[in-house]
Amino acid sequence: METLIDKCKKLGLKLTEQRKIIVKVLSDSSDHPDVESVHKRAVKIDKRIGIATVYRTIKLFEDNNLLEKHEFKGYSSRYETVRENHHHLIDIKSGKVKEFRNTLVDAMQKQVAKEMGYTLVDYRLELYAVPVKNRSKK
Amino acid sequence: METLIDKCKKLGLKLTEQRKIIVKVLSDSSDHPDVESVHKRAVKIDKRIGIATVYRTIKLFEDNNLLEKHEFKGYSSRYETVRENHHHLIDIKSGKVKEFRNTLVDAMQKQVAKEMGYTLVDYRLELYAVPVKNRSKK
DNA sequence: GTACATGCAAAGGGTTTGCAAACGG
DNA sequence: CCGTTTGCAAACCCTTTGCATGTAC
Repeated sequence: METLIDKCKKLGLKLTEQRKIIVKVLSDSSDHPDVESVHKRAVKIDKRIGIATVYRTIKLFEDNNLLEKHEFKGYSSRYETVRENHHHLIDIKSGKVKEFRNTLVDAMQKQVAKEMGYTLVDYRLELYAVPVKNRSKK
Repeated sequence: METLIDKCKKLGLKLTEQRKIIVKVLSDSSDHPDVESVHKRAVKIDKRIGIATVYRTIKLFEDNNLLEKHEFKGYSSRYETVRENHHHLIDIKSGKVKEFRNTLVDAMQKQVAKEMGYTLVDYRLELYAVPVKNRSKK
């Protein structure tokens, strides 16, 4: 499996100390962090990293399809490394994000667009939900 | 059918000149305008309307479930009067928004959330697409 | 009359940018 | 080396807010 670093090298991106650290933070994060979180985590490794650099690096990665941006309702932009297609369920109690796949819906949306005279380029499917109360627990 | 004005009255909202104008603009708009557009259209009717009032009125309506906010990728927030459930296809060439319904998908998402141990509160389904090239035209 | 709504301008959040200095290939 | 990247602070955009004034009920 190709790592983020590998992808950067393949693209010929200059690997500065800061970028290496940001790559590490992103690779180690599975919680769809926002820029501020990435910055905080990066600063723990090396405190000389400015937030502007984080913004610039994240945008660079996004433009090169290494990162995907999500703008969930009520949150600032959050990021994850590009992987297979999936959608998100946002736990509106905790802000945690769960992933799921639904290829049937994927196919349906392509069809819907087609029927409307469009070619689907991208689509967003996000569920906002609360945990079911667990009746078995006392 | 109940108009926006009717709903305002029912809620006991004070009907100022500005609000009446904003209601008129919203009722006359089917293009999911953003705040700036609403303001521009309102100012054409009465130039004394400040954008802060538009922001405040729109938020008031949103909080009272008269308006629905959409944050489409790449646009500032856009609004429409609350109606039956439907989803949006955004023409990324023109910025135009088309609506569609898909009750099957609605049901499926509720089920998906349930299987993940959640109760669905809300969901977002947005298609980003481009018009199909029309081969019949020369 | 009184509580609420308004316009203005200032402040706010999140993000971007200009610049001189630092650095990677 | 030389063009790119960085940190900093200022600028930016969209939105919210404090305040004195105006207005609906």
